[in-house]
Amino acid sequence: MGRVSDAKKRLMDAVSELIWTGSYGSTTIDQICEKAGVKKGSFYYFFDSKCELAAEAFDANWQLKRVELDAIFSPMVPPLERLRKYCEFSYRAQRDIKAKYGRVLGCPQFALGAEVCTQEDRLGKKIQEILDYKRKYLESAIRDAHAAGVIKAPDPAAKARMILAYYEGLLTQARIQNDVEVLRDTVGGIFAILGVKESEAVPV
Amino acid sequence: MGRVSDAKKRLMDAVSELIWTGSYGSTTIDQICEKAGVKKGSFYYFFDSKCELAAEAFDANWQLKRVELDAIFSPMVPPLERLRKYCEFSYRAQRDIKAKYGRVLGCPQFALGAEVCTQEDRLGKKIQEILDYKRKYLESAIRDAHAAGVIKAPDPAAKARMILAYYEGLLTQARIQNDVEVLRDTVGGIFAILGVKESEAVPV
DNA sequence: ATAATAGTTGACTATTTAGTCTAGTTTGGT
DNA sequence: ACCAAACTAGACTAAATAGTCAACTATTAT
Repeated sequence: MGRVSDAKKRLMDAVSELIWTGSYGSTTIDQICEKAGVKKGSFYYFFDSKCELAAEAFDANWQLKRVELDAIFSPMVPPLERLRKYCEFSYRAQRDIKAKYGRVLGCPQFALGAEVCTQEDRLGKKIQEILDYKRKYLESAIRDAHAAGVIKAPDPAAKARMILAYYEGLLTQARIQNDVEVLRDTVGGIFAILGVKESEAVPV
Repeated sequence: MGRVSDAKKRLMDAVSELIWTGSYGSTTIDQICEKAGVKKGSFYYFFDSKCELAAEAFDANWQLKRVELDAIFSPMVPPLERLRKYCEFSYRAQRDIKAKYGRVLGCPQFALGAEVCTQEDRLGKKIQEILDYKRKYLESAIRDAHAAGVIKAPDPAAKARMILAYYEGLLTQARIQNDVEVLRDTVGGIFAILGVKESEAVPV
């Protein structure tokens, strides 16, 4: 009942892109509204603040991302192959982003998290939650690889934390240097951390 | 000739702390001035913009940091020991920071770099430069370790890039989670990347 | 058809912010 | 002593920004 609109979604899309291509602190509500083609009044009809909008937007993006990750980290795929596919996927994604925006943008969650964690508790918690889910994908792949005997990883959670740090660090470096080639051999580092022997690291 | 003052230094100190404990985008010139106990007129006497001030401040901080790193990465110290000392140093530093500010703050350069690289070219370049110097410390330690035969690393630059990504990623994670324990076994990950055998990883 | 609901609009206020300008004050060199 | 250079004070402007509000419009369930 009543009027319908996709303004809410347009606002979420706008804020996501503005934060990713720029930063949280530098995106203003006016900017968001203009990009979304939505007036200020409507903004405040849907959201109380930039912080709340960002939290909802990042949550929605994560729900979409999960679908992709579910496919990549499918238990049907051999565990080390999942990791390789994930790196491949990231590399392609960043390459496409650079083609579109002229910049490598890295991981939206990690960049936002680092920026706002000391100031916006609500957003910080949301980001922590998302990063923790990401870690779980890695963890299950590592656990499966250990069970399959292709690596030795008695503490998969610890290895997953290491790999997430490495992976996110690399994406951030790629963003800072605006160079997608930084990500060229992401999987090499991951396999090194996992102690995968050259012989197990089967070629594509 | 003329009057002397430490206002310039006070401004640089203030901006460093505000960016580190918060973010670049959220620190205003008024805030910087107030923290430094300097009036706006004086701010603009010394600097043209927040960006210029930040660039000078981060440069100055780096000059100080270099002295510490020169000690830690002294060629007099066995190469793997250098890496261990570096991790130990970071852990302690972050622990002290948390005691002081109630927050783990991670690496100032990496956080700032990720935030501003798409918007402030001058600052972005400066940060890239500093991160590259950091990489060189790692690289020389890795090269020395390879030469000493304790690890196999025919491409020390590549390994150094990996380790820097891991190290900075871990610090950023510690910042986001506000948990210094994330850094507890930093060196373990580094040694894993380098393929150091347990037997070579001599206990302290 | 219409009333209730969902969403829109734009003008409005109050603050914050960056940046300027001028008249001053302190200090070192001669 | 005193000049010039180095620095300070603070009032000022203009613009950007967050947030409010009341009147308006479109949709849909009945």
